[in-house]
Amino acid sequence: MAKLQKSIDKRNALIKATIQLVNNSGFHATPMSKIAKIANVSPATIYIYFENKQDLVNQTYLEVKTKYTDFVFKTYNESISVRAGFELIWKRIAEFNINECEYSFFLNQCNNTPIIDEPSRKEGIRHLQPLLDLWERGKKEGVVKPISDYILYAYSINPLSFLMIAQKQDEFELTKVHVEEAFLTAWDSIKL
Amino acid sequence: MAKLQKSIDKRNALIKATIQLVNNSGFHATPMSKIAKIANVSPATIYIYFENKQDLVNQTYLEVKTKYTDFVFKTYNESISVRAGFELIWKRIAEFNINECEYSFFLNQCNNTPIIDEPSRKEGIRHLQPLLDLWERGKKEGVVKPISDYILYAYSINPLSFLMIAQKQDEFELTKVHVEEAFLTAWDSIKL
DNA sequence: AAAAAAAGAATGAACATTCATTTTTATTTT
DNA sequence: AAAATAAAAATGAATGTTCATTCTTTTTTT
Repeated sequence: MAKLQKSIDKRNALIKATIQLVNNSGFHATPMSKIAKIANVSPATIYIYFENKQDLVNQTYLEVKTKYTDFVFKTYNESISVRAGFELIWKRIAEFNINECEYSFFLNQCNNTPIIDEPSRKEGIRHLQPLLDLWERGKKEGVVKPISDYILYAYSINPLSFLMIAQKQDEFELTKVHVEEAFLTAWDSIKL
Repeated sequence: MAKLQKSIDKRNALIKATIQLVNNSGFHATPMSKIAKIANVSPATIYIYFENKQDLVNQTYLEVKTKYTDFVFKTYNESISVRAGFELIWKRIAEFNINECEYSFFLNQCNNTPIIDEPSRKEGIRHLQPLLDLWERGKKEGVVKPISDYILYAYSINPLSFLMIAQKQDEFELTKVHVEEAFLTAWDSIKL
C-alpha cells in the first residue's frame, strides 16, 4: 500500500514535470534529464514508470485528457434541454481552461502538433462523446444547425483554446464578462 | 543577376524544406541535415543563408505569414461595407487555408507552440491590421459586437485553423458547402 | 536474505555548427 | 577575347555537445 502510494506520487511528479516543461519549451526541446530533475528523481527512474520518452508524453496526454473530460462532463446528464446542456458543458470547459490552464495548454499543443502518437490522439477524441450525442439530439430537435460536428466544434469549443493561448502570451485576459460574451457567441454560432 | 537569382532559389528551397519537415515532425525533431538533403544542399550551406536553426525557422515563419497576409488582403479595400469586407477577407483566408494548406498548417504550429521567437510572433500579428480596422468600423456602425478583438478572432477566424488540422488528419474534408456553412457561422458569431 | 526500486555514471547515437578545401562566379589583366 | 586572379559560394568531413537510454551498484522494501 505504502509502496504503491509512493510509486504513484513519483509517477505524478513525472507527469507534472513533463507538462510544465513541454508547455514552456516543447516536447523535443525538453530533455529527460530535466524532467527527472524537476520531478526530483534520477533519469534512470523514469524508465521504471515509462517505456521511453514517447510513452511518457503519450501517457501524459491521455491522463490530462481524462482529467479534462471527467471534469467537463461531471455535472452533465442527458435529461436537460439541448441549450441548457450545452451551456453546462461549455461553461465547465471554460472553467477548466481558466483554472487548469497548464493542462489545457498542454492538450492544445498535443492537438496541434505531431508530438502525440496517432492511436493516443484517436483515443483522446473518443472522450468527447457526450457532447457529440448532445449535438445529435440538438439537430434532431431542430435547435442546432445540421452541419458537421467538426464545424460545430471548431466554432463553439475550439475558440476557447485560442483565447487561452492569447492569455498565456499576456496579450489578453479572460475575465468573467468575456466568458459570458464568449458563451453567447458560441451558442449563436451553432444554434438554428 | 544570375548569381542573385540562384541564391534566392536556394533560399526558397531551404524554406520550403523547412515547412515540409516541420509540418510532419515538428521543429526540434527536424535535423538540419535533413532540411539540407531535401533542399539538395550541403548542411554547411544553410549557414550561408541563415544564422542558425532558430533564425531559419523565424525567417520561414515571417515569410509564410507575409505570403498569407498579402494574399488575404489583396482584393480588399476599405470602401465596401463591413459585412461585404468581412466576407471578402474571410473567404480569402479560407481559400488560402484550403489551397495552401502546407503554409497554414505551418503557421498554425508556430502560433500554438513555443518554437518561434517572441519578437517574430509579435511582428507576424501586426500583419492583420486591416481586419482589426474593419472590425473597429463595424463596432462603430453597430453591425459588429462590441467585444474584444481576440474574441472576434477566436470565433470567426481561428476555427478555420482547426478545420484545417482535422482535414490534415483525414478526419474531415472541407468542401465548398462546408466553407459556405462555416462563413455564415463565422458571421453569425460576430454580427450584432 | 531476496526482490524491487532507485540512483549515478557510462554509452553510443544524433545533431547543430564549424573547418579546411574545392568549385563556381566575378573582376582584372594581358 | 582569353587567361589570370580574386572573391564568393558551396561542400563533405570534422568537432564538440547534448541527450535518450542502459548498466552496475546501492538503497529500500518485503
